[in-house]
Amino acid sequence: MAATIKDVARKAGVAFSTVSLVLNDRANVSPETKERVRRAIEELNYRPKHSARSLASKQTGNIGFILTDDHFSRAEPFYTKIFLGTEFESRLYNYYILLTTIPPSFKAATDTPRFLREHNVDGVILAGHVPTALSKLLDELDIPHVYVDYSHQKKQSNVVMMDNLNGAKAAMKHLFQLGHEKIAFIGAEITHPSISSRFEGYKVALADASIAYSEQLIQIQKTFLSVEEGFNATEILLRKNRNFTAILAANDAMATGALQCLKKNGYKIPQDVSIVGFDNIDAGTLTMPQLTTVNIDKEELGAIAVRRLIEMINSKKQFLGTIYTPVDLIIRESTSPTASN
Amino acid sequence: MAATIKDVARKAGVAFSTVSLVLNDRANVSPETKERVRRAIEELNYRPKHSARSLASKQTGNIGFILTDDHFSRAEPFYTKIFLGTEFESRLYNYYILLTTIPPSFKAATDTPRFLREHNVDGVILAGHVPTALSKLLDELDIPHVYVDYSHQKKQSNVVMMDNLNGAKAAMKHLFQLGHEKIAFIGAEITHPSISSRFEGYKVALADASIAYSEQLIQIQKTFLSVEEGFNATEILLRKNRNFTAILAANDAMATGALQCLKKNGYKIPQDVSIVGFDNIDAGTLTMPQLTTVNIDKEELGAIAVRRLIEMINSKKQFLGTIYTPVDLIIRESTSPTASN
DNA sequence: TACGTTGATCGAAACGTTTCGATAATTGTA
DNA sequence: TACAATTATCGAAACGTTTCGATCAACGTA
Repeated sequence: MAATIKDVARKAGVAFSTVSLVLNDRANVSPETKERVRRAIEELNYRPKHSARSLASKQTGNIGFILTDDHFSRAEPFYTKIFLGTEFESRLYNYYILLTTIPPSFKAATDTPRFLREHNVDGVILAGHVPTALSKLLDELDIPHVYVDYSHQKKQSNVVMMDNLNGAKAAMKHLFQLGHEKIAFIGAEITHPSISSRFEGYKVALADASIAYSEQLIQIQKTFLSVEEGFNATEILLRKNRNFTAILAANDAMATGALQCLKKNGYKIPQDVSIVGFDNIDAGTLTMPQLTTVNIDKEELGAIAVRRLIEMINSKKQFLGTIYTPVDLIIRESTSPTASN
Repeated sequence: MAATIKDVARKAGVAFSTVSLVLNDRANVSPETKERVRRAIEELNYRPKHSARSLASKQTGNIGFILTDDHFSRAEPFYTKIFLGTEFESRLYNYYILLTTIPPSFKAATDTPRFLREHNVDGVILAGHVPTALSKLLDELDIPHVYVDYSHQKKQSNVVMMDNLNGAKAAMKHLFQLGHEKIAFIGAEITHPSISSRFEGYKVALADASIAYSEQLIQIQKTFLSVEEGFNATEILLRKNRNFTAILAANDAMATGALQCLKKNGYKIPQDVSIVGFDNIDAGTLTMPQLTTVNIDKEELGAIAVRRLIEMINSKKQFLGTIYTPVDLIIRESTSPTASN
């Protein structure tokens, strides 16, 4: 059997509560006893047991990570990276991450994650779209939580976002510099705050460059930000209007779909049409040509969320506001100057 | 404050140990008290606290998932899927998964995962390459563990594998049927049991078809199973010998690299050269043409590992042997009949 | 009728920590 | 020199469960 705190105490010749003081690096322990206890711990290879610690300290040492099902199946690589970011960061602070998914049709009665029911997390990170019922539940439970890449409007909360607006503007600026003016936008899930900001960036960039906005160049799908919908959106676009020389896609998946669609229709990329994606998912280097895209440091988003959450847990503060992380344009092969340039 | 078992007992008018009996569905509780307790639980919205339960029952309710760092950065989508498989399956059995990565140069003194130090898991799942030092540590700690997609030779253990041999043979048979005989093999990390089995399958298939094996058609890299190395291997292959009409790649990443290399060299795929990958990663549908590949049900591998592990935890059995899950060929666009067919 | 069995419930101990009030020893202050 | 304040250590209670032996009532059996 593994050694307990009492074994250590016996070996060091102190009360076991003193060992606890040493363990937690509390004040008012003499250097000598500290050393003696340290040695006993070393010799017995003692490690405090997590569950006992949790019970006594009323802290679980766990952080919950919640994602809707469909995010995993659809946009997996993006949120997976965010998850991994939380995982690595939380290790530095001695927290475990407990992952779970929920259905988009979340109902508190049936879908409440087990770690919430069992009081097994000190705080929660929510990535991507969050059902309103879940937000409400978390508010009621009075448990610290931070959103990543999502937010409920008109509600005070803690949010980690990337700078979608400037990302889209940077992408547009790049296209302008290459001589493009007829630039199409394809998207979906336009109610998602990140996507609507990207679309906003597209429009602002046009306005800044004094180029007229045209509905003819916009195709926003009712469904998902998938490769397939990127393909579909581009097909519709081609039917409406063959006059564009570049496409800004709401994410890399749609950009990939656009690429496939244009190639099937005999276009050469980037010679005939330039394409810019968003997210910089790994698969963007597998397409031919490789995608020019707006890079998001997904791991960093997760890391920031963890630091945020731990700050909230420790300070008991409720609302720390919204953080924006910067993004940057990665120029690869899917963009080039217009023919006239 | 949340209700405790004592609150429930008071409300139901029973001893709190009786509530525990009901909670754990033990024998010898009358239907009436059972009902009374159930109602009290319902009314108070009581849920047993995980940490208290762990402490008393000496079971943590957690399963550790260990992966080497480089697996996450390199072959991410593959092992990530396995991880997700364990996550979903473990939920059914009321276990939490605790994920951690370790360096390939694992040293017990410095790199032992925290959940092992803190006695915070009932068992461990190891995916992909496992450092020998870690295997030894787990044996010493006497903690149930199962390997997924890896195994240490000549050691009794618990392993979940896919049927690599037959996967490779199925891929070869497909190529034979299309008329291919000059089939190249590219690979890397040949010491990994899965990869060596795939290579073995390649050779067995040739022998079964009475086609001579030629070193000229083999290129095995010293490094990693990456897109880049697939590219490199194919370049070397082209220098050695331009006589092949098909390539079997050790995994999809290398197949993608081969595809990129051949296209850069002016080959048309699949008209000039057919390519078959292995793993069926999502990105295989993003290439043009889409990859023909051997499908592995990665989530299922994870799920099997969880069931295995829980069986071991409950039965105290040490060695349950090796399970092989079937694989199947997915024919997409990267393979076609030879010119002569 | 007496007694062993069985079934239902209870009470107490145990799990391994943290935390807090008490106590003893030491130091500082007037 | 006496007393207050501070520092170091201790002991006990608390955290919220599970588990096990004890108790008691009801029942069947001889």
